[in-house]
Amino acid sequence: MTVTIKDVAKKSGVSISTVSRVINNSKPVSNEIRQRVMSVIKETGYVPNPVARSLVTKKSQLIGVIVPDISNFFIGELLNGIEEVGKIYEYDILLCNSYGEMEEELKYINLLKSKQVAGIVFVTWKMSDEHVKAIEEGNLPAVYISKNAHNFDVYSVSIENERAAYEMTKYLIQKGHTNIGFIRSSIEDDLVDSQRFRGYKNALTDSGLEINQRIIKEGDTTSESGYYLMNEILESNDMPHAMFATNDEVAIGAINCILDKGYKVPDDISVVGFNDIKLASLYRPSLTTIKQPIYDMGAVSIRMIVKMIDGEQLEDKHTYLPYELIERQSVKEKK
Amino acid sequence: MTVTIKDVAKKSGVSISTVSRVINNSKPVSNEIRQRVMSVIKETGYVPNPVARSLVTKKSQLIGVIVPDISNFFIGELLNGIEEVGKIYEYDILLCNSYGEMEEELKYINLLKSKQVAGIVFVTWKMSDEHVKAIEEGNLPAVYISKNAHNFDVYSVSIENERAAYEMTKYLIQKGHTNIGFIRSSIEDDLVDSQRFRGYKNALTDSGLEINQRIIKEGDTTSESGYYLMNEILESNDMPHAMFATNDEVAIGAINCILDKGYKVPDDISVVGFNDIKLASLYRPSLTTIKQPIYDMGAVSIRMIVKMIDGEQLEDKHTYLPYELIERQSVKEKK
DNA sequence: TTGAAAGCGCTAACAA
DNA sequence: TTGTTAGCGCTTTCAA
Repeated sequence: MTVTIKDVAKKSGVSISTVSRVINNSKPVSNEIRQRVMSVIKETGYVPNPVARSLVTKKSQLIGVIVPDISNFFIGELLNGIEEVGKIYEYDILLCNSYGEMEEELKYINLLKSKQVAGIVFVTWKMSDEHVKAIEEGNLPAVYISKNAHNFDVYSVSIENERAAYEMTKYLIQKGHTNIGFIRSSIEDDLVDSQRFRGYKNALTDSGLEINQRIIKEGDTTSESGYYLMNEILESNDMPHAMFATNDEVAIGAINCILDKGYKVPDDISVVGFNDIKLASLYRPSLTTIKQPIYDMGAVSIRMIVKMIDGEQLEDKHTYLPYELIERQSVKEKK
Repeated sequence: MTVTIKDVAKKSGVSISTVSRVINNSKPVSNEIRQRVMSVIKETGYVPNPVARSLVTKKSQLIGVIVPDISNFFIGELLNGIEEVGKIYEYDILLCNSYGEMEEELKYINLLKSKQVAGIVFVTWKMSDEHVKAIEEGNLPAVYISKNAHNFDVYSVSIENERAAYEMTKYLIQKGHTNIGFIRSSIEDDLVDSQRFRGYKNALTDSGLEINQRIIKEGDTTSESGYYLMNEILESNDMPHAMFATNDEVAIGAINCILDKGYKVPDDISVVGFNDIKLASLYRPSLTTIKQPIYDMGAVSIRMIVKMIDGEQLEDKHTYLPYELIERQSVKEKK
């Protein structure tokens, strides 16, 4: 049989409340009794039942994490950070995979509330008012990780996507490229222009370059989509000097297409991505890209949650983490 | 305020036990009352509190999953299967990242027990008696996913690694290669020779080929390690016709090394991997490899757990799933 | 077929 | 500083 607080109390010759006090450090207990209880705990191997505990406190040591795709490398790395830092503060992760579908996401939000999780980390490709409303209703600490989180009045973690994309585009221009294309995601908000795309456009405009709509394409964020869209561009006979893809998978899909068409990267066309997933350095030519501090984003988000649970005040709602432009082999100076 | 069973009972004019009966379908309830209660439930939006429920039943709708590395693609895909099928049976996933460290793994096993999880899926690079003992003590349904799980008297899911490696080696031989090297993992049991390595050796022996120790290396299961070990081989001046790596990451590391040394794949050296991670098809040259049904492995494992929870009998302890040899560009016929 | 009541293991208010 | 006691929301005997 598992040992309960009662057993410990009996064996130590004290009341269960005293035992409760020593395990929670909640109220002063005389040193002598504390010692006694502690030794009984050690001896019996007693572990407080977290279920009973949550029933009365209405809080658990569980943090719910909703993600759109567990098998996505970006998400995996994020979970690493979340898990590791969570563990430091003794929180466990209740994982929910939403497939990026709004309905699933809302369902999980409610599920997590009923499970009495202490907080929620909500990761999504694209967030909306409905998400926010559902989560706010639970009155739970929550942190959002989403490309468009900064458009909402919520706690979030991200990098400055627009500035990073601006820098990357400037980098390409500096390398002598002028006809620079962009492959963007169709998930991104059409009204509120996506940040990365905006950074790209601004950099071109600021440099007095034309925005060439013929080499700007829009599609999924997969490598297949990158391949397909690049193919469209190559067949249109408007040869770009360089291509900027909204993420690394798309960039690699595009490179595969360029290679398959018999062109060379970076000799004929330079290509850059965004995110710096593992693949980016493994692939040949290795990919020049923007490195997001993915692990740190997970770590910071969970740290924020814990602070909120503990009632601490957070300075800023939106936390921006530093990014880095990683130069590799996929870009070449334009002669 | 959240609505409880009491509120529903009061509003329906019945006792809480009756409400409990209708939500659990546990005992006959007259149709009229059932209707009434149901409509109150709908109206109030009542959701049973799972925490209170587990406290009395000593069971939760939680399945604990311990994995060695969340950000590993193989694991991500596995989690996908686990999560999705778990959801069908209304189980949630409590995720634990052990970093493959025995101490962490044992700690998590105990944690999961105290959380009253209904079952455990234990994924590890290398399992041991200690793991089994710790889990068995909890008297919980458990399924193991590990390369060496078949050596233990436990429920497990895997593919026939040895046979797959044998086939792959035969395939290489059939392509005219005779001097075939192998890069194995040092994690794998030294006494009980690793299955993949054994399959490789048997295929060579059965074909009357020599096992050339100079082109057999051992190291981590990372691409860096693959690169490093391949470099050792190339510098030894014993040029292999083909290399078989214990997994795709290692294979790609090896290819990168070969390419960097100025050789060509597959023209100079053919390379094959194992697992068929996403990268395998994205990389150029795309990688010939063994495709494991990773998603299915997760799905099957959770299905087994659910059956065990429900007290159903399972036919076999070890479930073997079908694999497939995927031919791509990294292998060429030897002239 | 229904209801009353005990109890799951714990915390926290209240008394002493 | 310690103990008594009332729940937390639910399931499950036991009796009616």
